[in-house]
Amino acid sequence: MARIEPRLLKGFRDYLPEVMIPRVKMLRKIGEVFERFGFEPLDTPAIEYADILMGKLGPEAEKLFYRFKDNGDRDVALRYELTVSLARVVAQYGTDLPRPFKRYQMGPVWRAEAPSVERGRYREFWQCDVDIVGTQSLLADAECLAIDNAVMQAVGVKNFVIRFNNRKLFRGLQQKAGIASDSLMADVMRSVDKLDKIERDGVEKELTGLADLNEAQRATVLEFLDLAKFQSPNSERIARLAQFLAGTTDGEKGCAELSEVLQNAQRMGVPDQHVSADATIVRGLDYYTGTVFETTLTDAPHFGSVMSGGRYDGLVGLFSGKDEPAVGISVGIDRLVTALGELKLLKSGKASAQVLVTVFDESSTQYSLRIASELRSAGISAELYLDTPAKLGKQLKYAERKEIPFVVVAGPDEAASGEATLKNMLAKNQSRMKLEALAAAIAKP
RNA sequence: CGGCUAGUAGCUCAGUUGGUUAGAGCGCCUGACUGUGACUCAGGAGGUCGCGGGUUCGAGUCCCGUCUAGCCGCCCA
Repeated sequence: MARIEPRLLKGFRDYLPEVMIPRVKMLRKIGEVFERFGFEPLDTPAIEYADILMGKLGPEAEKLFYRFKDNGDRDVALRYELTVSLARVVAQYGTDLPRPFKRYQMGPVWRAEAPSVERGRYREFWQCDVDIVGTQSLLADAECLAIDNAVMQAVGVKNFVIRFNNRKLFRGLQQKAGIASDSLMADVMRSVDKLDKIERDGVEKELTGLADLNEAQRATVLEFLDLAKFQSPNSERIARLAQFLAGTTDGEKGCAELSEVLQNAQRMGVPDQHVSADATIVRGLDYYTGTVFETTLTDAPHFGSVMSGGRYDGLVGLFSGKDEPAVGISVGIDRLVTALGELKLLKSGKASAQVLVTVFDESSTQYSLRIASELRSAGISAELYLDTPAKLGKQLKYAERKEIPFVVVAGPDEAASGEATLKNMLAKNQSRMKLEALAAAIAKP
């Protein structure tokens, strides 16, 4: 019989238990933060009609779609992100949903791009989105910053910077520099976005390479760049940008919005040191219209943004015919888990059980079953050793390998006196106690 | 798609100018230990050397092809 070689598609992974345990803990913490801000859960299908998913993502993204014909010859695709499906839901259910509509959604998305394990980039990965649909209020944008900050705190990240910008600044810059062509402006923005990676000189070189960009225009863009990176408090930097873009309607509006979002976020308790107004932030997705966010871990910047999003006031209208303002932010859970693992900020875990109840021999097995059952009733996660007969040494090795902190040993001696021996695997000690005392001894290690 | 690097035990790797039966550490299993893991000692299992072809008396080693993985570029977050 021909053996089938076990293997995975490039960019896809198995999540083994020791990866899943910290991962589900993190998902739970993130979900708790979302609910604390009043968001309700939503889920949507992984596969949808291709035209819906690809609606406004732009031609670059289209190449990265997993797209195929289903058995009924329908043109379908795996979702690329979660926001487009939200826009579809809002349009489809209309007034059945309250406004503002606040929902969170956690699930896998797929992109057929070059994977990079080192940077936590895969072809299948999870996003955790929160979005607010139906309000133009910049309180909503600020709330995204507050949620970002709260999520970072909840997962134990101390050193991070949320950089945010407003797309309107680029429209202002376009007006100020007199760049007529939108596609040329897109090229300019692409270069600006690379600033962190290729430095100012690299950007300047790229701009020089743009044939349609004249010298005066290049100088204007570079001046903008220098103001954007000017080292000063956020409010001062915004003020300088506002001065620079004065006279352009979009530029003035963008700077005013930037400033309002910043102030709102401050009042919501987001510490200044975690927020940076950074006018070089572009973000790739085509549908963003206003505020955009990116979050980088100061100690692991090579992972890129672990939480990002922005305002997309035109997306819902694509499905409903009537524009509705919306803003949201999304955690890249896989990057975050990989990064935290690298920074040793993840508590590892290999077992769900707090205690392993060993089985001793035929005559005392009943007693072990009873112990396991009583521990579970007391709310303790208790695993019963299921392979019998087995030497005690083997069972202890099993507990050690799974890093189960406690082991209960109960043979005929203990059974006779209604007791059990509780071993603390880490402290390497053990003590004998009445069955009734067991749960309490495990609960407070 | 282009460039670079690498594929030898479950993992990390060694393997001389080509030369017997391909090794080490860790891990795993068994025993010393018929009520105790992490220490010690003894033993054991596990390899078509990525795959195919070529050169040679002889290839893990040299040559060609191919596949896979990783990195860089491109692209993207």
